[in-house]
Amino acid sequence: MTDAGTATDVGAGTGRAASPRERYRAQVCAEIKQHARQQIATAGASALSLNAIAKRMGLSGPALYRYFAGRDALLTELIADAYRSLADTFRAAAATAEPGAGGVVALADALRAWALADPQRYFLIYGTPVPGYHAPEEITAIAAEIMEVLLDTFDGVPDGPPPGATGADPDADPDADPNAALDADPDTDLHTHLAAHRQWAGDHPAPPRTLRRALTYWTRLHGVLSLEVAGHFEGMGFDPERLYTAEVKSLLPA
Amino acid sequence: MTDAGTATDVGAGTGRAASPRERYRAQVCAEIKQHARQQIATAGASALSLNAIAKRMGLSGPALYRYFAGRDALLTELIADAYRSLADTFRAAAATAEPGAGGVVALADALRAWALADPQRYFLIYGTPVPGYHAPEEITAIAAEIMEVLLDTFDGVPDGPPPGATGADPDADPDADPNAALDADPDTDLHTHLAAHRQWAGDHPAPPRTLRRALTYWTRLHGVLSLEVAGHFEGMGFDPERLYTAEVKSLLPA
DNA sequence: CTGTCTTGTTAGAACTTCTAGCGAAGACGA
DNA sequence: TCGTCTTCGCTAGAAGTTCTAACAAGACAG
Repeated sequence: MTDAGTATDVGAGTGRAASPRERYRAQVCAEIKQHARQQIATAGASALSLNAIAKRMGLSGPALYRYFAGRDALLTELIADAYRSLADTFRAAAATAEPGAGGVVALADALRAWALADPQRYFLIYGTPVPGYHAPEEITAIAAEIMEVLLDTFDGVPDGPPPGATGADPDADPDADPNAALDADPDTDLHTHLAAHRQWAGDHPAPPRTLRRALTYWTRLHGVLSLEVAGHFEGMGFDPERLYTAEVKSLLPA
Repeated sequence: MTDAGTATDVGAGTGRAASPRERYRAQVCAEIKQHARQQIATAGASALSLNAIAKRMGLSGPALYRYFAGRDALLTELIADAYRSLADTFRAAAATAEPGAGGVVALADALRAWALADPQRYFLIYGTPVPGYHAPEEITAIAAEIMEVLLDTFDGVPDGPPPGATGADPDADPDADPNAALDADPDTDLHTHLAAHRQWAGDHPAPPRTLRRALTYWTRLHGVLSLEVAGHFEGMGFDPERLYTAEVKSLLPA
């Protein structure tokens, strides 16, 4: 009795080789998810229909319930896949980049490319959540991994401009002294606050300013990216990529 | 023959007084939308059901089609309402704030309060879009108004640190010279690029650096806010508000 | 070969959106 | 006051969805 349990753990995980039946099951699962992804990409997650997928696969409606407990289960699996996919590209980007500031730039580039390659996949993670939903432990673990890669990469970067006074901008007004503001109270607070609640970073041992810089990097990237991918810059004429790279540079040494 | 047309233009707009019938219609419309909002707030937009609303109002299913052409029409109306609501709070915040840097802070505070007051309303605008959707002209007009308020308010602010080297942070590393990076090429590009494509700002006459600062302000605010409201900071222990105010200050003079 | 386990099937309940057509009740002009 | 005209709410019903239940037929292990 498989009971449409976790449909993913078929091949790997268990030590023994996959039986032909298991391989078949895994393949059908993959095909279902493939169709689901395509459906989501073209009409959004709310248009995901098990029935339509079944028909397109030459199966009859309820057959899919042998593979997924229901529509929500399939969607949850796709979300988990999206998280895994992002974690993988992040790890890959961090691994291939040369050490130093290039690493975090590579991460930013990878994030944007990943998001633009499949906007709806981005929204599976960062889009509208259902009100009561709380992510299962499996997913929060992957999210933590992603943050860890970011923190690790940032930890190897020589200090750029601090998040308050943040990096590349030619428009340094001679009258305004960027450093004047750097001793404002709230920001010291933020440093110590983030360092004190290090749990968000999985108790990453990075120094406070790195914690803060990485987190701010993350939010600034998503600030541009989420608006761009959602189409809020559409018809505005300018190139979102330039805004993005500017924000990337805002936290990096020249 | 009303044909479930634009259900909103009942009272105002036309010069003559509203007939009792028109007032009744407007009231029913409002009640429908009220139920819809509540339903969305508790279960998300995908759970919006005309049938359920009708039942809860003591009406029978198809009666609602006298007021809205369909589910999508109702949702579109709610989205437009959300835009109008944000534009209103923005205008109010800009109007009551004292001139100077306090204005943009008031805008940021208003934005966050508005978002937290009803997260699903925030997502109606900034959440997952349906792939093919293009906003009608009515909505892009409101969006432009919102940007205009932001730009107007920013235009009255004395220059803070430029977006590259951006404001309040105590962690100014003595070794890193924030100004060193300020002449990097890409950023000059961005200034001129944004100024050249001024259409995104409704041809707002603000100087290039103001355009850039306002736009970056906007993305940074949404960067923190969207992640927070979507629950991505949940269980992380730190206080998102501090991150938010830090980003607010990042573009403001001390 | 036999029994179990897995898969796909159909039937059907309970939903949903949305259309068609009927009847009643209010608004308005003569 | 009367008749007409518009608007409104209803029921019936088509087409779609998710998902359950019971059944038939294949594949695998002993």
